[in-house]
Amino acid sequence: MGDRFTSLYAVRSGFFKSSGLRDNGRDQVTRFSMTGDVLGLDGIGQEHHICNTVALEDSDVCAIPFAGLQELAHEIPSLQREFHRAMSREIVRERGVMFLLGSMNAEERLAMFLLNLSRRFAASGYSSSEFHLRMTREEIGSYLGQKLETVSRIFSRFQQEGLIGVQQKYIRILDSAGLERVMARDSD
Amino acid sequence: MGDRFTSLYAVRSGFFKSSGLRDNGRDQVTRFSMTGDVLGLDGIGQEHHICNTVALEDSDVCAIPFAGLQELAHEIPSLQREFHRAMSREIVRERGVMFLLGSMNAEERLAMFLLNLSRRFAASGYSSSEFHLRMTREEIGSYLGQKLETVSRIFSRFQQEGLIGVQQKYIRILDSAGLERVMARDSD
DNA sequence: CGGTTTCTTGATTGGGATCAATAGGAGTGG
DNA sequence: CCACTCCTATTGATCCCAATCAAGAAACCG
Repeated sequence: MGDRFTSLYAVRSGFFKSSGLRDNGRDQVTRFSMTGDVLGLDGIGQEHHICNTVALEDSDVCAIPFAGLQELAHEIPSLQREFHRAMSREIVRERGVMFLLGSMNAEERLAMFLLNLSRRFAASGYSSSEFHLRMTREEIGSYLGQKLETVSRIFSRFQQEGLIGVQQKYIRILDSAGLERVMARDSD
Repeated sequence: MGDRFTSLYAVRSGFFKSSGLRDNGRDQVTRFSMTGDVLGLDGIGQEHHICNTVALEDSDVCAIPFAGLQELAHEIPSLQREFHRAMSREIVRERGVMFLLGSMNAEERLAMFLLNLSRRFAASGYSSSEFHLRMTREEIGSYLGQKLETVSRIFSRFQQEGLIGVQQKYIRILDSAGLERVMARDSD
């Protein structure tokens, strides 16, 4: 964070968390990234990065010097288009998080979080039904706008209800349809 | 929302709200836009718009056909750069809302909201210290992730504390430094 | 005007935060 | 291999902020 923006970073493998620090020292996890995600798009506007990103396991990234990308994109329209799509997708992704934080309760948030992780692991060729969480309960809570105790409690509740299996950081999705139901529960 | 993406829209004057509808009918205000803001960037990725935007007063927008913009930007590097900045700024803006929703209490949210509005009115050449809210309490609440009663209560509280003057939709900022203090209150 | 929407304010409730104590790993060094 | 420490997770008890329920009041509008 604060470093001059020069490159984008495409995740080739591994797992990352990004967090932003605010005025008075409060900071918040804004994203978990894995294979295929592009990091650093936020830096283009003010020429400086606005968040820190840390690898949570051994990882590989491909640094893409932005100036070079621009030149190349000027020659190759399909690359330009793909770059614009990536930015737009980032906007849409954050829109989803805004929705989560603005109008879902604790259970709904965690259900959405798990389903989202599951889907992304599947997209990267891993199992969608069991995986190892790379982040702590506190980091999950920070991302979801809740406290680590709440995260822990709801994991336990989901387990009691047979929706998931939890053993520390090892998670099994036992009833993804059930999680969908929790997430979409009509709370009006 | 759902319409095919063809154009961006630059706000020339007026005031807008954008809202997204979710699975089960819940919807949420995701943005208030005014002069200088660009609408529609979210549509690039999936070729369809993902939110509705409604004018809250007589307004003017300039529709910018995206295909044409791309051609022009290909010729004019500075335009291309400005376009990228606009997208990146949108990402950063949403990051700010995520932070607001994820780690601020009701008073802090409303203080931030008012200061943000004030700053943007000033940037558009209007008074930063008094303005007319175009949206209802319910819409403010939806944007800030709280209920309309809470918004109303906190307006009253701020007024009692001499931070602002409230008369329905007419707002006067009496002590912006005080609002800053409320917003940045060290709540750890 | 009467009807409707929006806003304010009070009383009560409830979900998640906070405080607190314990347990479980993981890593280190003996 | 065990003893020790540190970090992380779980679970219980209590508290508090904002949601909910409810009733008026104020503004807007045809």
